[in-house]
Amino acid sequence: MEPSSESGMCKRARRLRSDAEQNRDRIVEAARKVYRREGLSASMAGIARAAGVGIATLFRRFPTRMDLITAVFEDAMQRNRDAAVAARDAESAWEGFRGYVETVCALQAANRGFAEVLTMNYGTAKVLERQRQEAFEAFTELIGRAKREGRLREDFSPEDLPILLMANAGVLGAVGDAGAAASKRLVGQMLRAFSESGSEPLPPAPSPKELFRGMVRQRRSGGS
Amino acid sequence: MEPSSESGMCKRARRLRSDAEQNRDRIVEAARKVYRREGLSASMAGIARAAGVGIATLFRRFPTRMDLITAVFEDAMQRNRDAAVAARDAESAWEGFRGYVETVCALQAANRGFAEVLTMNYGTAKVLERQRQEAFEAFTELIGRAKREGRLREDFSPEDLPILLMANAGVLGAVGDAGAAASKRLVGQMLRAFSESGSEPLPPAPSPKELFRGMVRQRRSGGS
DNA sequence: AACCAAGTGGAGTGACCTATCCGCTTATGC
DNA sequence: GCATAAGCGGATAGGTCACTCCACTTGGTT
Repeated sequence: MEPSSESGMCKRARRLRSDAEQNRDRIVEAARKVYRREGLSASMAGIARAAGVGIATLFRRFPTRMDLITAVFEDAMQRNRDAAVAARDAESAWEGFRGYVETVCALQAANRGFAEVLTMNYGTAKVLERQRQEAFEAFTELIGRAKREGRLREDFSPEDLPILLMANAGVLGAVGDAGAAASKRLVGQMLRAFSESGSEPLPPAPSPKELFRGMVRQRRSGGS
Repeated sequence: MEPSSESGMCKRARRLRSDAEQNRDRIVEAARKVYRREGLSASMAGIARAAGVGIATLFRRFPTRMDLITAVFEDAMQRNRDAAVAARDAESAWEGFRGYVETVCALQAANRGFAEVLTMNYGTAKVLERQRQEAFEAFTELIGRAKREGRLREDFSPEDLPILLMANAGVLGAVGDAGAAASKRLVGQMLRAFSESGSEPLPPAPSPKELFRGMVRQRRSGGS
């Protein structure tokens, strides 16, 4: 709306004061840690505390939760996009496919926030939306190659990837410690289903004990 | 602790007054509806309101959330157990297996609360724990039969079922309207992975539009 | 009909959350 | 060095939640 507010730098309306810039970074860094552990529903107050700043500072810099999420996960989403592009250009399409799927699911396992970001709808966050779109397009091209290679089943659909990501996030969210093992197992099974030969090796199943004992206790209220 | 409080009836300490009994039933019925739609994190106050009783009445009858969950889902869990036993005794082990997996996943799709109940750890709710245990044991026997039949892959593990249930719950939780279609697709892929021949038919993938548009907006706070 | 324990609803408590207001502090340009 | 706008953080408003307390009501029994 306003025509060229000051100098050429139009990305940020005005340069931040140096201490403010530092606080911003501290907030993003703290949020990164908290989101990784607790997921996107982590409280704003908790993030501010972890960053060592007041609540107001957080809200001044990131008026909506989505602004913070965008700032935190922009680079992870970029790496995801780059991984998809690299897979698309890999020598063996199937190896690229398998590697990409395993990688992104492992990233989900390592970062609860990222697992949720990958499976949510970013209403207004155009940056994340574009990154996902680009990754998705690269992945779709990869699918074509892998099918022509004869290694990926013909009826595989691009939508099977987001479905797998949502499924994987579900497993990771439902089971705590044994999450990584269960996730690997799920991904292994899915890759088998995707592969034309169906002869993919399968990671070991987690033991019943770690699986059941790892399940999150209750959704709410720890019951006397 | 107390030796034989009064009469032989030791299941309920004392018979409820008739109006109290009626209120109890209304609460359970209301909770059934609310849990189905909103999942287990539905608020207690909302359930009381839906039942047309005061909050105190709800808490007097069901001191912890788990007590209410148990009362609501005991019969669904029993039906689940019965389905597993029936599948175990089915003529074709593979058909029993496939049918049971599809059935329980469809039940999850139809009932958000049940989807969560199937993937959680019931700390003190011994009834639910026993029902799950019995279902799990029947299912484990079924697995043996299906493997001997040569239709189920040798490396299938009983733990793959809970993993699938958690995955399915994740898909259903992440996507709203298109949940059923995405869930069916997931189950189809998994059954392919489980089957020795790998020639299971695959339900159609949901369209990208309904899949992405169906994704839940945000975890919290609807962004300005 | 009268008694009363069992039952009831709603106000109240305290915890936690997002989000804003406002008086004080400080980095920066001159 | 000084003026001042930018930035700061704590207090606070206003929401939701689980859960309790208590004065009143009512079903069942005699």
